[in-house]
Amino acid sequence: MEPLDRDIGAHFTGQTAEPPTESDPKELRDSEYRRRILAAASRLLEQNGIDAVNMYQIAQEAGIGQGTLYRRYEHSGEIYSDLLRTSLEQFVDDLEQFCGRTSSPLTAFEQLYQVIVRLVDYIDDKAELLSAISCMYAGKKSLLLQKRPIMMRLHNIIADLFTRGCSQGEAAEIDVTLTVNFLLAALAPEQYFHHRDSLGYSKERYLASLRRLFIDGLQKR
Amino acid sequence: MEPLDRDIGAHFTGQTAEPPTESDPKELRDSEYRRRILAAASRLLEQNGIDAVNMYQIAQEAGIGQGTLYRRYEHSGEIYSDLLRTSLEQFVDDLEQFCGRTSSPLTAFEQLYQVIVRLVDYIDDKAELLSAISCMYAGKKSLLLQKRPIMMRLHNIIADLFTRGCSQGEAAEIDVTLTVNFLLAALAPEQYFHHRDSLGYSKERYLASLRRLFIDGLQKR
DNA sequence: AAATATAACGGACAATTGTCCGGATGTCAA
DNA sequence: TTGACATCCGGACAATTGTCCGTTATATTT
Repeated sequence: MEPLDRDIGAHFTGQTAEPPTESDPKELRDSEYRRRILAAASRLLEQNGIDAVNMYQIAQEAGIGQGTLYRRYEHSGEIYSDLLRTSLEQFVDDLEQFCGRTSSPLTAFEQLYQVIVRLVDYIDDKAELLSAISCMYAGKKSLLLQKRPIMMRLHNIIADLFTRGCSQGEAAEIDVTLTVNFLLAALAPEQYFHHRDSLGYSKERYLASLRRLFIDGLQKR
Repeated sequence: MEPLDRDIGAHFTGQTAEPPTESDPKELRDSEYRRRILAAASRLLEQNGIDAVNMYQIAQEAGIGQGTLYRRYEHSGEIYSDLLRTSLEQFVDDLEQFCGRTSSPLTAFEQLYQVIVRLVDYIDDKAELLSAISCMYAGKKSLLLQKRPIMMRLHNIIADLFTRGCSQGEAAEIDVTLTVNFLLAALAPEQYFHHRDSLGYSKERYLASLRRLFIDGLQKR
């Protein structure tokens, strides 16, 4: 396995993402468990590669019981998710800031394209972990990826851009929610990797098709 | 669990889909195993519901060893797939015939829309089994759903329509493969069910958005 | 502080998945 | 017919997932 992004290991070994200001002993204990689990998962990830990590191992490595682990994370996809969390939240923060700037010189649709470019870059970058996450999540009807808060923030960012694009008369009469979800489906990591790795398509080619479909095709003619 | 489509139980209890003309004893034995496995899976499906079916049980019910079962089907998704196979092939046959008719009064894009309507109807109809199949396939990098022959036939049907649409001057300069895959991603069963069941969207609303994006948006303006 | 109630840890164990190999069965050549 | 060779079945077993409950730690009451 190729060396992991060093950042991933760094996210949790420091303090947790929860504000450590609260000295509630319960919060403290919870965050300590979280830290140990993520540290263990990250260690195993580096040592053995992503395919060789399982819940039993992680509990062992973290020095906790399996019950305790399962109570916090239903499956390894959630652990990987949490490993990426800081980086993902930073990414979405950046997107929100980028889109929130009032008086941007870009039209809503141009901003949307920039968002798509950044998304593809991000997916391309975090390939292995994202691929593992979507694999582990698939088939768990318990927790739909689309319902996770971070995905909803992303959804909202894109929905806003479509809405603004339409209201500004650049385009019209689209169902924003469905359109956003179709876009996100086209941006699903497995989808991107299939084209990149099996079909050998370049990032630019992927982007061009996305633009044709979701930007050009929806603008007022 | 709601009563299963009776057809599903019927597909395999008769002869196999392989031409039974060949009296090669090996083929005969293989088809006999296949028949027993599918019969067992279908029986368990009716009795216990789709969530309660596992490989061990199926082997038991079919009266064969687990090794024998795993040698033929890597996971239960493949078995469900095979249960649907006859119906799916019939469906794709119909589509091919529909699109192959020369001198259709419809434009390529109108035909494409009809194909989409039929696809959504089919997905809506076979909801439970399709959902189970895509769940079981997800996370198995071994066999990508998109590479299965039946999916490639579907891909080709749609790709032809896009190509014809473009060459007839109705639209232009699109990357057919990517566009087809984006369309298929938007038509993925989980995607459709999420909107139908979680968000309460109607089939018509779903279709309208697909039309806006993949038909109207791609036509020459 | 002791007693009681509440929460939650951890590991035993059940359930399921996935692998492997001894042996049964069939094939073919002499 | 027989023996060498190949195929592949079946189920034992290893690996992994997922659950449950006795025990222990923490909070609350008196």
